[in-house]
Amino acid sequence: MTESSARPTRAQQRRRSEERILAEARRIFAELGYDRTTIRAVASAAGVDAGLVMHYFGSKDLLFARAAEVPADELPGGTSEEVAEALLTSLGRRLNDEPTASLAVLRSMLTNADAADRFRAAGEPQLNQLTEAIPTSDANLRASLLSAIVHGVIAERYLLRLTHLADASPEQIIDLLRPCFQSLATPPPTEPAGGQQADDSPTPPASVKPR
Amino acid sequence: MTESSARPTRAQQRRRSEERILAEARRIFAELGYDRTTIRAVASAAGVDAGLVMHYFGSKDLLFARAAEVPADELPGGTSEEVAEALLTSLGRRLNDEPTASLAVLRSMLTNADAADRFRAAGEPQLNQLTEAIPTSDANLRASLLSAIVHGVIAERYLLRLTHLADASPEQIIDLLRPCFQSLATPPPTEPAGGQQADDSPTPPASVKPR
DNA sequence: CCGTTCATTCTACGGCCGTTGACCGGCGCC
DNA sequence: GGCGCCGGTCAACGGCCGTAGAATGAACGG
Repeated sequence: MTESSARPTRAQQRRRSEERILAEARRIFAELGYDRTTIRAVASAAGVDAGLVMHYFGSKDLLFARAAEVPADELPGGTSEEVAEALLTSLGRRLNDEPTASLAVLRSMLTNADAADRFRAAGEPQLNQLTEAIPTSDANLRASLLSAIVHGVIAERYLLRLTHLADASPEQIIDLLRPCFQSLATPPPTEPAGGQQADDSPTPPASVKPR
Repeated sequence: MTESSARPTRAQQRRRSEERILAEARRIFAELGYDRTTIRAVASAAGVDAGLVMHYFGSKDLLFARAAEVPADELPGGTSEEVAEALLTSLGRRLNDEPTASLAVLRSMLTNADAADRFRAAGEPQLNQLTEAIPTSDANLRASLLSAIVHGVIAERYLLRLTHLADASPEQIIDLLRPCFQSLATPPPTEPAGGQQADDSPTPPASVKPR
């Protein structure tokens, strides 16, 4: 017990190496994406040999799977307004502490099928809870749009680092998005509910007259 | 009879081959992204040898540059409401006819620096015009959020093919996003924030030169 | 009709990558 | 204290990729 710092046991040593490899893998996958990340690079960043990475994780795909494990954070249920606010809060959290594992998934999802599946799976519970909370018949489209907004913002802030998005404070972003989220999560304010289908009114809202 | 169909001139032949290569390159780049697209695959899809692709385009990077050339479609100026509506219309167009070249850029932007630059450059004029039309001091953050929403929706619809987004009609998506766009493009409705546009007449001539 | 150009193909090189299997040396159990 | 397990390294293989350059044969200009 007290010797832990003096002489690490073999199991400890192994766990440490695995953790170091995983941490570097997450970092590099998030930075370069799946394809451009090489096992050799991960190994060298972790200070070990590439063979060891193979030995511990089996393959590059499995390494990615382990590195990209991300706990799907669930949304509490409630009214559509509450769920929209919860989604905003969740976004705020992700804008504050930048979870590397989910960035690795995001960075890789466009070029790696496994990452794409992982991305879908990670977003699914949120999507379902959003859908359930939204009282219109097009609830899943609305929920999908909310999800798309969240991911678009995160991607452009952290992966593409568009300056105005990267510089802004999370609070500022959230405050600006709140009306968006409310308008998507709740049916038009004039009318509380009802089987409003996708509107079939033939009149296009061609000219929006600003009062 | 006419020699046009019987025997194509050498220049014609070359132009045809180049076009075929470019078309296949766009398609495959859009489908697989930069890294996973190989010159050999493009060549074989176009029915030519890989060396020919090199000969005509110089390198994989240059081929990508040519395949990813996308005309930046400009937004007309106007009030913030009008510009928001124009952005919606532009989104609708992109949701309708799925321009392969810009999908190639989108698919590759997270793993290829050149594609990322190209993406930034393609979005910049829109971003500027949005920013100019929005009368608040956080205009460029608002404009960036609008841009992020557009790209998030396109990416999840065409690249990740999330079912609810892929199945929805462009009109449906646009109608749901309209309130979002308006709330981002215009300052909070309760307070005009230092007098919005002292002159009630919008910039009289639809000036072709914004500056 | 001949020499040249040029579209196109073929072959090959060098490099990087994922993955493998042999090998080594110290920890840990009996 | 000896021996086996195991963390860890090393060298190598096969494959794919971008790219270069020579070779070929048909179109073209004079």
